[in-house]
Amino acid sequence: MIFNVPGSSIDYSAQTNPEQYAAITVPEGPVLVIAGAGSGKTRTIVYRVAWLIDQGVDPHSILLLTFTRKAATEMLNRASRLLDGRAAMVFGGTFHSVGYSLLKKYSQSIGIERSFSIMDQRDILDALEQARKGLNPPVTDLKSFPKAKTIYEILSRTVGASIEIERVVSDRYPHFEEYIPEINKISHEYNNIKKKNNLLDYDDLLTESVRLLEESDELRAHISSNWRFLLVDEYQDTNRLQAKMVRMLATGHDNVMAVGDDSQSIYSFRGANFQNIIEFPDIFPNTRIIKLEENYRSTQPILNVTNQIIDFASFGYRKRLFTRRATGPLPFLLRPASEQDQSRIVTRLVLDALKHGGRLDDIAVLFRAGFHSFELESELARNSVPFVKYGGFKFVESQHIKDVLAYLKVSNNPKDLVSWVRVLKMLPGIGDKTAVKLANSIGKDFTTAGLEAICQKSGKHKESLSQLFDLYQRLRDNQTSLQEKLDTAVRHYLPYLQASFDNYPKRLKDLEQLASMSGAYPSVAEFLAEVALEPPEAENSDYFDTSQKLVLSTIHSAKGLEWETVIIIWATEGRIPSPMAFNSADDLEEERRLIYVATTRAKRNLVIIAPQTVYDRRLGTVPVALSRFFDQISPDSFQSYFT
DNA sequence: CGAGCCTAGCTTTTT
DNA sequence: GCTAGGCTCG
Repeated sequence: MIFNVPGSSIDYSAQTNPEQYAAITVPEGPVLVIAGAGSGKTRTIVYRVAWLIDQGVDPHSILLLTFTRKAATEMLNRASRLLDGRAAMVFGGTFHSVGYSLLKKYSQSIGIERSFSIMDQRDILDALEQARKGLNPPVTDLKSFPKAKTIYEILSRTVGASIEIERVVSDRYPHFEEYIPEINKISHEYNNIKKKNNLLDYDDLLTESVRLLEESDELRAHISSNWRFLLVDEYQDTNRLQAKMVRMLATGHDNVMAVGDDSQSIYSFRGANFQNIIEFPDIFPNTRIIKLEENYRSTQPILNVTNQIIDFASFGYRKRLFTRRATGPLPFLLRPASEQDQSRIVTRLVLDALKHGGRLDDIAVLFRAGFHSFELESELARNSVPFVKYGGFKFVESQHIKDVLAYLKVSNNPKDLVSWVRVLKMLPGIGDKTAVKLANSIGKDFTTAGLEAICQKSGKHKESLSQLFDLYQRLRDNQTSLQEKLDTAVRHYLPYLQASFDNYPKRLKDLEQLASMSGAYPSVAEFLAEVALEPPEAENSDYFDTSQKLVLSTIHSAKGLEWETVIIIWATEGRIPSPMAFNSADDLEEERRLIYVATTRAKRNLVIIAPQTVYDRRLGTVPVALSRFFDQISPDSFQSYFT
């Protein structure tokens, strides 16, 4: 099936190193590429795609699985530029989006209606809250009972790691052990709600598509013969289910190239298990293992620091990154007196760089958690430094966006009672109880007559209800475009928006932006799926210009990216490692890998800042220690310990 | 049963 | 800064 096409325009061996070249040109069979940070991992995947197509492989038979859709798009764009437009025909996306498209096509064969909707975070929590409140017998002390969010974490870990609720709770939430029976009940009820309402959550996209592949030999053979070459990026961050999905998709040909770095595994909270990368050769016999250890990104002084960080790791595969970029400034380790001083230092560094002809988008400020940058954000604003922020809260998660999307959701999947409740609660005089009651009667009969009957019955809400049903009918009209529908929904929502939020002009702007983004989608269903699977970030769309802006990012969101200058703030105990990681050695190791990911983003300048004090609203200003991960490093790897 | 007002408590990371 | 939850009144 592979033909040699003479006269390829690309000189693969000249543009890659011997290890990369070996990986790119494996004809068939399983390959595991252990790619150290900055070792040209993306380059290898891009050239691999081009090489396969160059060899005559049909681009439609290549599947590129990545961690975000953005990563897939970027790689395929690069491959297109390298080769030609054929590379754009490769299917690239996340495991979740592949699961979604498989289920859209074949879900009926496992008893799932095709019109299912995807629940996003908020829907999941709403449904869990519903199950939690509906416990029978009710829990007497809801205060000490786990919150919906905690229950979600437990359930998701259960699914992702394929273990029992009992084990997750006793391992990670021992303080909730007495509630295991109730948590099991809630899990059960939650599954019922999903089933009744024709809803799938994130985990279901994986479990159900794996089930689909498992249950029918015929379908599995059909699907795996369509995608004959799989490329999986960030393999260290896959969970058990995803590994299983890869195994199934490769049935019959084993043409899988998995690329990853166990030292950069940072998603275990989501069930990721870097054992996957270690066990890959067992699951795929005759795996070729190729290690990429030459680093093309950072200077030697930076690698001296990152190598020390990972040397202290208690397990994982030893690798020693080296570079030919021998010279460069020593990384800085600074200990300002306070958070305010930290913000001032960052601002000064940025403004200095600008003065010397640097570009703002060559600099990134990284931190452990979204809220760590709040103070810095206002300092930057005071000094008129433009910035974009990645990670932290998504604007689609904000209430007004969710409200408007709920209108679309009920019109797309009338069985979605979770969204019906949300929509009904916005009406005046309708709260939790009435909304649930009304939603249930809607669930019994979705026809126009059924809806009218509900209006007639509910005396005092008659008018607002009929307005709502009117909107619902209009949103179901196949003649109107998605954008018109969104406009209609926003217009309907406007009075409520004004009444509920002081800052409604700002929120209205968000809604307008949402409407403008919707233009690109052919249908409501696809738009909703997209928003749930790949939430656009408020300032990350084409709407805003991200060039010439300082980047603020959580370390998680910085994965795979690189900058000339990287500034890590809050490198202190209690921030990184986060206090949430203190009770488990494994969690602490993951914090170390986070530091490793953060520091390896830097090409030339690395600045680590650890304030000496932190303000605590109860205790006032208290001293904090330098993060243990930096404390272990020999001081002569840094310059100017104090400011 | 809903709405409005107050307070406490709190914040990891994301498909 | 923000919202989930409690409390009270209509």
